[in-house]
Formats: sequence, C-alpha cells, structure tokens
Amino acid sequence: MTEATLPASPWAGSLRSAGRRVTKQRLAVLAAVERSPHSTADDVVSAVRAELADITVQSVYVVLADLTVSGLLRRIETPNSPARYETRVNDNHHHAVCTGCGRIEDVDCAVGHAPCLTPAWSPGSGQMTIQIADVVYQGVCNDCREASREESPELPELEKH
Amino acid sequence: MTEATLPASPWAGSLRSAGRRVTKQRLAVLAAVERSPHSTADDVVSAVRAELADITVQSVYVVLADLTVSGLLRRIETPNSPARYETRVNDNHHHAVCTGCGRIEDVDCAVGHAPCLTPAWSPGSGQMTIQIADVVYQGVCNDCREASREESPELPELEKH
DNA sequence: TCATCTATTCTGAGTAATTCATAATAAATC
DNA sequence: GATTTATTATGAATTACTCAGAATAGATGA
Repeated sequence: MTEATLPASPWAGSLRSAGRRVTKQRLAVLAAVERSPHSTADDVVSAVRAELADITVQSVYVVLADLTVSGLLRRIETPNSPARYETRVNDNHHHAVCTGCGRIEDVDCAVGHAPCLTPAWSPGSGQMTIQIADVVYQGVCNDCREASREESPELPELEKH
Repeated sequence: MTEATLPASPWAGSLRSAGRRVTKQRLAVLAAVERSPHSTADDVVSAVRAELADITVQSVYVVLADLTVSGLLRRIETPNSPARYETRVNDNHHHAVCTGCGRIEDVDCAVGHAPCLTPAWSPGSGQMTIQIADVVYQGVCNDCREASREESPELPELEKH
C-alpha cells in the first residue's frame, strides 16, 4: 500500500494553488460550505462534525477566515445575521434575503458590470476608487408572501428605492 | 412661566408623527446622529453624554433600535465594523467604505431606480419581491491612495465586478 | 522512509457588540 | 394633579468572534 496521506478531493488542488496545506479540516469545511451555500460558522461546525466529531468551533473560524483570504470562500454579511460563507467566488453575484424567513437567494448582477463600479457621489462626499460593490436585496420570498396573504390579504408596499 | 416640559426641537414633531413620546434621550440621540452621520452606538454614547452625562449604553441601544424601526434613523452595516446610524432616511443612497482608513461616504444610487429593484435571479434560485437594495461599495479613498502610492508606486488593481 | 520544519489545529480564555428581564421613571392623557 | 403606560435604567447574559500559547501533522529534503 502506498502512502495513505489524505483523500483525493477536488479541493486539494485549489488549496495547493493557494499555497495552503491540504488538511482534513479544510477539506471538510470546503465540502460543507459547497453542500450548503450561505452557511454560518455554526452551520459549518455542525456539518463538519458529522465527519470530524472533535473539531472545535475556533478551528472552524480560523479555517473559514483563512479560506476567505485565500479566495476559496466568499464571506457574506447579511443584516441581523452572523456571517455566511459560500464557495461561489469567482463570478459576479449578489444576494437577496427574505425578511420573513431569512432565506438567501443568489442574484446575478442586475445591470451588467459597469454601473456597480461607477457610483454617483453624493454632494459633499469625497470620491473613492471603487473595487467591490456588494448588493444585498431585501424582500419577501414567494412562500412568505403566500403565507402573509392568507392572513391579511393586502399586497405589500413596494418601497421605491 | 409656562410648563418647561422639553426643549423645542425639530425632531419632536417627527417623533410624535411616529407615535413616539418626545424624550430628552431620543432628542439627544437624534441630534448626535444628525451631527455625525455614520456614527456607531459607541460614538453616539460619547456624544450624547456631553448633554446627558448619565445615559447608559443600553438605553442608547434601545433608543437607536426604536428610532430605526420608527423610520427616523437608518441603520447601516458595513464589513468589519459595528452598526452605524444616520438620519438621512427617505432618499435613495448607498455607502462606500474605504478599506484603508474605514471612512464612509454617501453614494447616490448608481443607476437611477429600476435596476436596484429588478435583480437577475441566478439559476436555481427562487424569486422574491424585492423591497430594498442596499449597496456597499468598498474601495480606497483619495487620501489612502496617495499615502500608499508613496510607499509602493503601483496602481491598485481594479477588481472587475 | 524518516526526520525536520513550520503551517495548522487545539486548548482555554477573553472581548466586542448587542440583547434581555425586571424595576424605576417620566411623557402623555384625563 | 393623578393616572396610565411608554420609556429608561439596572444588572446580567448572550452571540459572534478573536487571541495567545501549546500540541499536532502536512510538506520537504536527506
């Protein structure tokens, strides 16, 4: 038998390209986030413990932070929620949060590319060289809309924004 | 002398319209946030204590939360920072954060109105009725760009997004 | 294949930001 | 001015996350 170092994983190569060692903790975290996009650190701990029963919360935080700076994970911050992570990193997409149930959906960039990088500065503001534009939509998903329509059959106001 | 209830403040009417009582704590918090937009709760505590020396941190949190749901304040969440508050609520503007120094600038909606409310859903996503779109730009302000150019004279990469 | 080096993880504690339950206080109304 | 109850204060607790130092284990080279 040859060296049974670590299970071959599609993520191993990405880790090595990022100059990171291939560890079972990192592979498990990456697999968990891939399986459940928009997971919180806590979600990841639960998922990973099915495989690595003794992994600590702190280690998951360290791994998540490191994979984020390495570019293998993207960290997203949605209102009134702990940070979430996803493996979909190298495309241009944003997120929509349902204010009813908290579910998060992926949203492709609404307007192509340029407008995200050409903001209109408010009077009195200095200007910046913009590098990233993160959009968080808030709305009501179809399920929650159905549910609320049954109770109070009024259409929700669309807040012009 | 007539009843010296509370100092006349331009905010008193707004509070009453929102169905809220006019208290010196609320007036002081509103004044502080108006004076320093994008203040954190901690900033507000410091500012308000110049006027109300004994106000507690908890009370400031309660007041900020209540004024936010009342629509008198807007709460903004920027990456790696506690929540911030501003009095500019009924217009359409977003925020740009300098990754160097953390300063926050107001940004008017980049593309008018419609695109903010007509996201392109990613394949596999359910759809939502969008009500709000919050955009957080990240970039480098002119001061920080000058400062970094002096050290390492390379132009920062513009991450297409 | 083994020894070494150091990145990575673990252990245990600590912190920042915020929330909660309950008691005291003070706007608003009568 | 008395009453009602929204609001604030008090004190403790919680959530999300970070940090320092010790132990462990990938990766590299002999």
